[in-house]
Amino acid sequence: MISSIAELISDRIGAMPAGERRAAQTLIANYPLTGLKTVAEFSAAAGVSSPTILRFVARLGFQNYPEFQSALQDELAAQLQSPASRTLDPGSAGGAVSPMLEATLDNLRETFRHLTDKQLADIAARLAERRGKTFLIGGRFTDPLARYMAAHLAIIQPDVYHLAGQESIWRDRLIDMGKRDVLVIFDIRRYQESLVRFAEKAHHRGVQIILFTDQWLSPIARFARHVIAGRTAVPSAWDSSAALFVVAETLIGAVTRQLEAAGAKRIRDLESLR
Amino acid sequence: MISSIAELISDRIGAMPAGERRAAQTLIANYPLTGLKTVAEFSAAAGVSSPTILRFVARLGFQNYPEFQSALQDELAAQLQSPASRTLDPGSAGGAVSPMLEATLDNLRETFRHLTDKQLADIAARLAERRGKTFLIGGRFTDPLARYMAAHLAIIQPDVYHLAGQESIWRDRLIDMGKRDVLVIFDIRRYQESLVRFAEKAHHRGVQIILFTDQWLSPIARFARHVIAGRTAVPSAWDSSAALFVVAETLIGAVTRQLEAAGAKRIRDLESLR
DNA sequence: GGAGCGCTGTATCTTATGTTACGTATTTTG
DNA sequence: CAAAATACGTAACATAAGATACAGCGCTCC
Repeated sequence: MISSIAELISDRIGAMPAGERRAAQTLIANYPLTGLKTVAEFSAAAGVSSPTILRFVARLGFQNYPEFQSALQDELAAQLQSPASRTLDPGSAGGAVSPMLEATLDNLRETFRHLTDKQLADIAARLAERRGKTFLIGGRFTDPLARYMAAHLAIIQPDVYHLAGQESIWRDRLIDMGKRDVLVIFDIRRYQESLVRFAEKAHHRGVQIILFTDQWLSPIARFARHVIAGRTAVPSAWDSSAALFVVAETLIGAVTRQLEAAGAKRIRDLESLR
Repeated sequence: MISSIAELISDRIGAMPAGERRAAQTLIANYPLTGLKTVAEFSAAAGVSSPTILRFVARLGFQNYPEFQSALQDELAAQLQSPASRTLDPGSAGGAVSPMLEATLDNLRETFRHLTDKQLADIAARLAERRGKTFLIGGRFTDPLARYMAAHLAIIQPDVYHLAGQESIWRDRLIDMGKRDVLVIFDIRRYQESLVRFAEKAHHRGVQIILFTDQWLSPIARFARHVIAGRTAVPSAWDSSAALFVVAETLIGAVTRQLEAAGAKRIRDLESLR
């Protein structure tokens, strides 16, 4: 059963030629607004010609463009009158998608429920405090999170380093680390031996460790000054790092806000370097 | 302060002549839909003549009817993009953390609302289909997402490559790419020139492109076979990639499920290699 | 490698939409 | 109550929108 035009589109998008598919994608991307504009505007947004838009509309089964617009408007009217229908009702979700999404949403809520504002504020303050250097490292699947965070932090402050490559390489960086420095580690099951050893050594050198881990806590928690425990369970063969990712983004935002004055200047300087 | 056109109307409706007031009431009655229709339809709905509608619109301060409609559309766009304004649940309204979390949750819901099971299934099937090679690449902040996805896919199937390092390095890899191959690109604002060029060249070689982008669609959408548009707006100086991250995880899960038989064997083999 | 088909864009045309001018009705004011 | 001013609708106009015809191009399949 096809109830909305959006469904109709995603149902037929596979059987469309390239140009019309672009039209479809542009429309879906911010549905249904693009469809309410004129053909010319629609075509410009999609980067195709106006006839292609009309052919696209015709392929969906509409006689002409105005009829298509009316249908969109009717749909919108129905939506606006019953805002409840907007939120995904779990009942109708038959597909394989929503279990994953639902689980992730739950994970996020649960993760943040166990995190207080104060904890996050403390960690953000520690990261914003420019006394020493900041190092980031992650495990097999979580290293991208470390990279992501490093990419952002490196823009708003100096001395941010992502530890990458072979173990021997970053192990040697230990020599640069001291009491004033911060080490951010991402480590979820199955916890990596090499990371635990690295954390221990860093800890002995007085480095403050901020640990992102799962709810079962990596052994590194022993040495960590701050521990963030995210929920990772999802109906999949893999664990989900989404909760940790969002915590990371939240921290990036908080640190940016704290460094606003200094950070803004730095960002301007960086821009002018391009 | 007047933020919406509806407020503007109710502010001035007292000072309007009878006919225009009828127009105003009709518009408010099922706002903003009537305003998006043609002048003729609007006037019919209100039971007045078309010039009255135009005078009404002029009295609100708009130069002409299209300008008025654009304003309504912009307003609608803002509403549709941040359902937060409507879905305010009074329970959790707490600290400084939750704005970020709430926005992210909304982004996730919105992103998946525009994604159908079928689309994801198609993409997953394409990724699971072992005819050619799979390449992944991302932009400045999104490259970690490409890495994350590559790290998982590489475990369950062969010929998965993350394109990293300097532009010249991955540009040269083009020579290995052909019709049977898939290129997964992550690109959100501000869209990277180098990635667009790369995508274009890959496209001309017949490579099928799967694009992860934001709702404004990277120019790469022109060349992409599949486009995933995620919401990125959060109350922060940065855009959020969390929605794209979750979509990536969902796809990883789906591909894994499809390759279950072959994948499981491969995973066992890998384990035994350690 | 060549022939056929299908898709896409340019240019042209037609339609209908928004706009304006003007005459009539209605209300307001002296 | 009369006269002026304002409001409203009818009808003609100009403009911009959607629709169509056609030619070029790329792609696929022999």
